[in-house]
Amino acid sequence: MARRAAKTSPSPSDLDARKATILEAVVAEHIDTAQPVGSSSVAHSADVDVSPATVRSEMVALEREGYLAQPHTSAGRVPTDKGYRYFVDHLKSGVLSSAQQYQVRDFFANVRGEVEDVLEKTSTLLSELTSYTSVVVSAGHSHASILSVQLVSLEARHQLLVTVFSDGSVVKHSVNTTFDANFVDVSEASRQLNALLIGTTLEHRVQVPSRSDGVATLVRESVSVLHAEQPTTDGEQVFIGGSSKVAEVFVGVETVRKVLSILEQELLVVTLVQDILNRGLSVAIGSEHGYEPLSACAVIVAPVTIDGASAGAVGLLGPTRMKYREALAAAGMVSQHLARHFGGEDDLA
Amino acid sequence: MARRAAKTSPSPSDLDARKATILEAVVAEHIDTAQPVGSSSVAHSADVDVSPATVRSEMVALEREGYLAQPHTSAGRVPTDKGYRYFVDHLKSGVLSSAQQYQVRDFFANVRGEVEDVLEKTSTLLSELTSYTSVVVSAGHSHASILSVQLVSLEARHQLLVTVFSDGSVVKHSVNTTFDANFVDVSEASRQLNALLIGTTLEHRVQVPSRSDGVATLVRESVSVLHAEQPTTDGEQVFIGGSSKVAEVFVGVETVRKVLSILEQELLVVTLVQDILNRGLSVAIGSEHGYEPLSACAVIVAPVTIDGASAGAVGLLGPTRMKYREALAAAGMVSQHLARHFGGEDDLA
DNA sequence: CGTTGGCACTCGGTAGAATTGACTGCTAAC
DNA sequence: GTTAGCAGTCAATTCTACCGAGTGCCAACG
Repeated sequence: MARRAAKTSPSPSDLDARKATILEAVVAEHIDTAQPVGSSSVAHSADVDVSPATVRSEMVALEREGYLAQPHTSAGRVPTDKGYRYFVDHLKSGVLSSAQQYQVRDFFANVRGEVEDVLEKTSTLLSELTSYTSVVVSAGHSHASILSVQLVSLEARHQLLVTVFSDGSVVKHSVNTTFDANFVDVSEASRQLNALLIGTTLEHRVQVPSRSDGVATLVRESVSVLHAEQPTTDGEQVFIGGSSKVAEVFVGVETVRKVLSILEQELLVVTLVQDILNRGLSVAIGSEHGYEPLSACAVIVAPVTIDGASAGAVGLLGPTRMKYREALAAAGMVSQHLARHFGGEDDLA
Repeated sequence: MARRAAKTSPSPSDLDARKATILEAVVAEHIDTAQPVGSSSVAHSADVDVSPATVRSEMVALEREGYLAQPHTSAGRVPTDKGYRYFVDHLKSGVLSSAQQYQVRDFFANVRGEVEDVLEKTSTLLSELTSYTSVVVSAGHSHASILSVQLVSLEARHQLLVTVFSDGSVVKHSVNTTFDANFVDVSEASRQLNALLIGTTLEHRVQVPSRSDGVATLVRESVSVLHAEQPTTDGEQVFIGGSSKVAEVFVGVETVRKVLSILEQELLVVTLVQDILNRGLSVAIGSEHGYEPLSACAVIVAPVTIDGASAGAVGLLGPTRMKYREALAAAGMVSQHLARHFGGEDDLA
């Protein structure tokens, strides 16, 4: 009995060779044509050498097991999310065309400017490579240490706190006071803040002066405003490239609108990408990522790792019938080049 | 003869009262229904009390003069860009619903955070108010003076130049050297840069040391990298809100794609907005702004003026058949609140 | 017993014809 | 100059018939 069970369904999510081949043929063709695929075109495809009738009977099995679906009785089959999942799990990794490889290498050889500019442009590159919408997320600076803080006076009661982190990011915060601060106090507060904060990260709590004079108040206010940043965002930045591809790639205004409106919410996008990474996935298909408005989408992510630490991620967002092999290859190559660009080679730029 | 000419066409772009009423009725109804409007519905509309037949003969005149067009022989009339132009030029300015007014006031009473955050949120607000895509452009800092510059060492050959401007903006620039810079040199360079640049604007040219030692080189490099910013952009920032509205408001994937791909190019958007402002317009309809991909769009802009100086602009982008009165009112109200928010009341926040 | 060819059936998509109805332009009368 | 009436136009809609891709089932075959 155990054997029989093992035979009919060898393992919950493993298929016998012929079913696998057929499933892969269906998925591949549907990705190509966007049409439901019928038994005969599968039977005539390269790796399959059985008759359409046999393919049909396998297809009803695949449908029963949830890999395929039929839009209507007399139509071909369409992959379900589960079908796509099987497909990408058994995908042998591909490689970009040499023209595309050249484009990436050329880009990273010539790109210059501040980190943000580079990431922005990278996002555009990735989108142009794949013709899907791309997302580049840079890691927050919660683990970066503070290199410098400076308090600059804009108006008597309005100071600007400028903080430089070891990862090269710079953030500013407004510090408002209820009293007029004079120039000397601001400089002194700036000096004390430096002494207090340099070398710490945002996670360190520091001892602030409890006196009630102007300088101490400025210092207290500054530290609190700086440390208040934590909860909302970690300082991640998101760069979205090729949002117009959404209109090319999805059919139906409503889908386009839904996807665009998700992309507008940057916090959501960051969360989505990190969610997928945390689950150890590189692709989330349809309902897998749990965002209903994105149920028509697949999301590909590739972490960017510098010196063993996570420095961010790049992602691609396309229809579930996206060209996984090419897209995975593009995301992978770009993430590696990004890592190299901001890793050792940085001083070559 | 002169009199006769004056009678048939009183003035190149002025219409007699009845034609004007009819044109306005056509535009208003078409904005409402998105359908070609026929003579009878115009004749039955409030301000018109002539028969459909009369309306028809006026309509052929309006069509001959370029205010209306006919999609096909047996259809109603649709306004041309020129027709819309007449409509907005003769629009008595409207006012927002009290619910919307409340929403704006409430927003500005409660919003807090850095300038960028406020502008970003303002952009979302404006888009939600109107259900069109909104654009908020903040002026560049070419006229702002430098309050502070600081050189921070990231690596031996990689310094970060952080500049604070009197308008509260902070920019960073990488400064790379071909030699290892030590801490003392960097501090000294920082000190000299402060002495050199504080109080100047980016338009000032300053005298840099010509010596070839480390400090002088750092100073020269820093100044050059800072002044190099000018040509590309002026430091303007663009915040685009509600890009998903594009999919709601335009029909046809191709139009949606074109508009989105324009919105992706921020530089283009800034130029567009400034172009319109420079021409003294507040609305650019269809072909008026000269961007072919936006020929289906109308763009509304309202300058934000603080203490008599231009501090940026807010804009709305919708279809040519947009609700001009409401949109103009919204843009106007938001721009005024923005000016007030960052003007005198700033220290109340 | 798995595989295959054959066959009847289903059902979405398309093409054409007929119909509808919302317009117009024109004209003749007011 | 304005209006009612009328004939004409043309997109949109509906209906019908039909086609064909594709299925499920079954009987025959190795």
